[in-house]
Amino acid sequence: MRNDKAPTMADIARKTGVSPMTVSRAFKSGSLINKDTRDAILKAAEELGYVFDSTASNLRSQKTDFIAVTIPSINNANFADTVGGLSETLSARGFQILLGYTNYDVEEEERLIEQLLRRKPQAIVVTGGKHTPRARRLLENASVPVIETWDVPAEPIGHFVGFSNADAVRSMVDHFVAAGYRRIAFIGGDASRDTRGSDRRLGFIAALDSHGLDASRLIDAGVPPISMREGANAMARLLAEFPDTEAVICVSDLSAFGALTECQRRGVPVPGRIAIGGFGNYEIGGICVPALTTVDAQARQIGERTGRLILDLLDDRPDVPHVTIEPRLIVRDSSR
Amino acid sequence: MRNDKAPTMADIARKTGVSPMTVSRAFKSGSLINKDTRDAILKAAEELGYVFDSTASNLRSQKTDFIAVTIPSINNANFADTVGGLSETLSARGFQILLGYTNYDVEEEERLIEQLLRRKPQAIVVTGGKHTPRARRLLENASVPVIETWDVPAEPIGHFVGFSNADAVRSMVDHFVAAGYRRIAFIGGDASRDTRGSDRRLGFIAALDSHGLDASRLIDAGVPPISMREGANAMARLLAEFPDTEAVICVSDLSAFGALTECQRRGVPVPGRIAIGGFGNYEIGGICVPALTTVDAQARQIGERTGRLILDLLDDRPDVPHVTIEPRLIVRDSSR
DNA sequence: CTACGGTCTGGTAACGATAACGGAGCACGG
DNA sequence: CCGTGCTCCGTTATCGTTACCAGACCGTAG
Repeated sequence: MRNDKAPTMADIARKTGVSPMTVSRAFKSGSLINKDTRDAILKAAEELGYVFDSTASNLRSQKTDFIAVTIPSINNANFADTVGGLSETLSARGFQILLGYTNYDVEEEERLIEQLLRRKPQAIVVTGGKHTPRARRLLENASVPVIETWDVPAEPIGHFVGFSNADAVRSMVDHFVAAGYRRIAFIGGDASRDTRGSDRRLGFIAALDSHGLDASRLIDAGVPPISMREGANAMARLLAEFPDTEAVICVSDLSAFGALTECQRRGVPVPGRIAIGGFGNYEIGGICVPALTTVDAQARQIGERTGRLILDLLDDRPDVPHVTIEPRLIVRDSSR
Repeated sequence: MRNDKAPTMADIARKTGVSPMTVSRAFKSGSLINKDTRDAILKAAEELGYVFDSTASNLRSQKTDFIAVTIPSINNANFADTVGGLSETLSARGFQILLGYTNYDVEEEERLIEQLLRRKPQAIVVTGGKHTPRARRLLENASVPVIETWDVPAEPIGHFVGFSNADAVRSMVDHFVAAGYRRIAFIGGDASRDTRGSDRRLGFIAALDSHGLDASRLIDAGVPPISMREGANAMARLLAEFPDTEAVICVSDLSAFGALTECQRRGVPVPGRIAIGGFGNYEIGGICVPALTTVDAQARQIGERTGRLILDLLDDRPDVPHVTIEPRLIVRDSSR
């Protein structure tokens, strides 16, 4: 079947009649080595079934080509898009993403960060700007670049690539007010664990205040992850508690779609009787009937910009330490 | 700021007056060490800002606690669920998932597998049972467990945790036929890259054949990843090409929902005029109006069972080499 | 003929942790 | 007093690769 010992560079060296050092060079691109020698080495390696050992290489060269990334949940198309953009940008350069899920829990994030740092990544990307004191300390003392994303942290640890969730919601409130809506509610953002969600709710309240409007129509939607089902339940409560509501902004397109379906089940016309806005520009918001007004947070772009920032930093190119993304308001039929 | 050299176990040993070996023991749970000594060591480590170095540990102990996983795309709730189940099962035991995306491309999968194996994972999980010859060889020669998922491979490389996509679709066809539908179409599964999708289409054709029904109402939906938009486009083509169709089965709930929205835009009653079935039991299918009949492929369970299988294998517990998952037909309003 | 730059290859010594082994110290029983 | 078993800790030698430093060889210029 297979040998009990996996072949090493030394085995290839013996078989090819060169030194282990030369074998090493054959596997490293851009090293000074005769083409014939290299070909012979690679051929011998293939014959022996050799598999390069990153573990040893990492230790000796003190670089792992790992980029550590924490996201709240894998089950979220927005974060998935960010990771996708990041992954594509970085894997082209041979980096491997080390992904961890915090489950929207800062304690879990702390554990995760500690675990990830042990792997000696060459940069670490975290979602959000709120951390436990110890997690903060770990990140500050990490001798690699730290990038916070999806937020504009009050006190950035290192770099960040993000946007203001509060400002983004404000742009939608402005749209609703300009469209003539006055009695506006908000669904979600009640879970303190989802800090971006609660930033959106706070932004909603501040925006309504600045328009001189009543900001007390707040409907809870429970713990993250945000679900369509909870959006539907929340809409049911909204219609019961504040029957005269003209428009509702949801913490996410997912809850917005759930809310929309609740209206459909009850025969409540959207936007005729109540207008709906979401957040995140998920695919569903663009295709459901009516299509959802939303804010595109540019999830993929966040990932790409983060990836490029990391490459700049690791290549010692001049970099912009803080990247602010501009979310884009997308007005669709659900609010007109 | 920070020292230019990160502290090592030797530094802690010097500071605490013990040997490096004892420091090592302090960090390994279940080792024989005096409680006071351990506490002193951990305290000194915290003071020095020591971070355990997995790369060195991995090399010496020849185990990385990595589990390599390939999935077609991160942007798919089903695969995300599988990874979620896998991750939860394994991270409780200290394993780290090394995730890679094949982008539905076997060539890319081959590159990815090679790259992942260099990291010396302790097991490798791949999605699907179709691979390039070289990828197959790499997996066969890997000296760690190999688990194929989301499929019942014709020739399993090692273990598998999956189900027959063809059989799963057959159960839905049977439901439609029993409900009285005869002119049944299929949307998607035309892209050979999405092998599970094309298995479903083939299963659809075989099932219709066995019922003595015409299986030529096939609508393409383009390259993966499967999108709601393409589902809507496909439904438009279906209504144009085969206007007398009574029911349609889609390769995924996502295309099914897209198809449903197209019907809504055109005022085509569902299921009154045309019934719709999806696949995968995505959240959306349970909440949209009407809710979608679908097949639950038990994505999360696939991940959990794979995780438990890996733990059994690594702990030398007796294991069931091949786990067959039973997909569950869920009948909802879209087909009744 | 010597000097010199460029290409290619080899020897040696780490990188930082730990497996394996051994030994010290102590308690206990006969 | 010795033998036995247990807890706890130190010494040594790696794990497989590569950074660093030499050095051999070749062609060309002075």
